[in-house]
Amino acid sequence: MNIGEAAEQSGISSKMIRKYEDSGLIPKARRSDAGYRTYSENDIHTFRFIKTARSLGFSLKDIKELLSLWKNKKRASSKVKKIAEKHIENLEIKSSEINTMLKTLKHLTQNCHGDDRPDCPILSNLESSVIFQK
Amino acid sequence: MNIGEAAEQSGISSKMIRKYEDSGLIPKARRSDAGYRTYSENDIHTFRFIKTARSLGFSLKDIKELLSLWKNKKRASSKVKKIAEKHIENLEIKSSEINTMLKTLKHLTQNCHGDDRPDCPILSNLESSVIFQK
DNA sequence: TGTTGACCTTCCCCCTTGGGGAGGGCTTAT
DNA sequence: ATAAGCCCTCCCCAAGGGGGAAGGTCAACA
Repeated sequence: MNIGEAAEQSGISSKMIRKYEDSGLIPKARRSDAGYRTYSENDIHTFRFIKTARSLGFSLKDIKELLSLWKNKKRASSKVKKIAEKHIENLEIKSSEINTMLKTLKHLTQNCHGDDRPDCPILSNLESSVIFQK
Repeated sequence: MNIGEAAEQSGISSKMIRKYEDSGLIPKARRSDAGYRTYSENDIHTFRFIKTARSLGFSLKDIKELLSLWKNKKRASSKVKKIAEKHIENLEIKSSEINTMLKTLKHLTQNCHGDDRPDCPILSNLESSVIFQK
């Protein structure tokens, strides 16, 4: 099948399939006489793997490793687990950063009149932060 | 003062101060005879405002608006509040996305042996996701 | 006075994960 | 034969940083 159908069946756009090929995430596709990329059911299977991994937030770099472990039937599951655990760690850091921001923002926003008056604790905080001092 | 000292005092790198100027976030700096950018205490004050706003996750686009409201003594606090509330919304979406990922990842990771054996629920899930079906 | 090191300038490249669109070739159906 | 709808490559854009090259300037020190 051509790239358009592969895109539709995998949920990854044609644009991105080409980029993934360029970046080395997936091998170079076979080509038709006209130079069209040609894909098999197996390729779609791989694309779906990538799609799901992206939806769990894995980076393309991680996904490259996960793909190679996936294809290697003699892999040690410990390697997969290590990648996932590192990813979990990073997500937890991001999550706590966001939650810290949210806590401050909600506090400031609750104390802002939100009317025609100019005084505003949000601006006051940005001007001279009490909570976030560098 | 020159850009290096301004960077040190504000916590924003020289590199980024120049980029902020290029992008129009801050006005073009005065220059010395030699062409060096020259900053005042007031500029540092502005840089710190930007620094704090970044630490709360505001985009540079938002910060541009916040800066203009900050400098406008006749502003309506409602405008500031609106920007902050929209930002809170976005952060909450991101937060829930991350938490959804974390929930799945933790579940899968807990069930992975993490030893020399190849079988691994993480890969099985990516291969044919039950939880995230596109 | 000359040299040296630290600073400054502009300009270009890189990262990440996508998207838009131009200009041109191929295929298929009417 | 022609038009629609694919496909190709190539370049530009986003956001928010970072690295480094090539060259000008300034201040201190011998």
